[in-house]
Amino acid sequence: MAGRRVYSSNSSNSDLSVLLQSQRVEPFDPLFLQGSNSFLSSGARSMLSFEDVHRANRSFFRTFDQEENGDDDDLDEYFHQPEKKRRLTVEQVQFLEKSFEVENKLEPDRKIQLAKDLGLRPRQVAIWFQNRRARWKTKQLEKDYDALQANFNSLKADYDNLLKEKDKLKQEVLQLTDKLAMKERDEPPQQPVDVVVVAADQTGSEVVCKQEDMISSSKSDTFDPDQSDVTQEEGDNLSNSLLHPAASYIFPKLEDDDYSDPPASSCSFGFHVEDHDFWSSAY
DNA sequence: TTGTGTTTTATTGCCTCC
DNA sequence: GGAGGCAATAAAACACAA
Repeated sequence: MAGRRVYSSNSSNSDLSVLLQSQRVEPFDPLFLQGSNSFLSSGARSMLSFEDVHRANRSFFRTFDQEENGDDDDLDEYFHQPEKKRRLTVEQVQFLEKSFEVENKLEPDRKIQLAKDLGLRPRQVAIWFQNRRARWKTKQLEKDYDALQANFNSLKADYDNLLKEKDKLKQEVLQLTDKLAMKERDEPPQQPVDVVVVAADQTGSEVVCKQEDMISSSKSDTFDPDQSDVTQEEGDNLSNSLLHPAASYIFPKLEDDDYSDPPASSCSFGFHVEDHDFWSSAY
């Protein structure tokens, strides 16, 4: 425990040494005891003029003059009754508040000066600043919390709006997809769309084929597996790829039966036309 | 007047800095 | 090791409704 911690509770005034340590003796008290009027003669110059305040309230000095700097009778009282906690006067608090606004930390010199100006013990001034800093911190935390709360609310509103927009766009995609499917069913294209698909075959070399090739080959009535260069696995892969609506868009004329067998085509390949991930995520 | 909640003053213990 | 800051807390003073 540091040497400063010699203050004891108010209720144990029966011991003189304790009393002297706890309430009467401060390192700076000699300065202070030179007179509480110091703030009238020389104090108050440092930051604020406290003279008018003092004139307006003659009871200002009671804290020290009458109760802490009293005569022997007053001192005797300390041995027989517990010291009461005194609130600072309005003027004292105002003065301290002004000082706090200027600088919320208290250097030793300023503490002494303030104590002299206000007729308080330096220790009281220090305690007041300490408590005042604590209150300021609490207020600041409340402000910060409110600011964060407002920020969060704003972000959440933005997020909710984006969700709504996303749902709306999803709906639009579904409607357009349905529309397209219906249109394709009712009005099959007269001219094959010139879709070029570029893909790699099993050997890794690029294969280029046009849709009309695929359609014509897929429409062939007979399929001779012997003449086909499509393996069973490749055929399965291709069949699977044709099951997807995307495939029906690329191969609009294919009927269900048509892809029961793999088409014999010069454009034989073993890849999936569509990207399953894309479609699954799109829906 | 009294019970209760809030504010203010003060203490204690711990920590950091020099 | 002393000085000072801070968090937690006690307790007095105060405000106010019932």
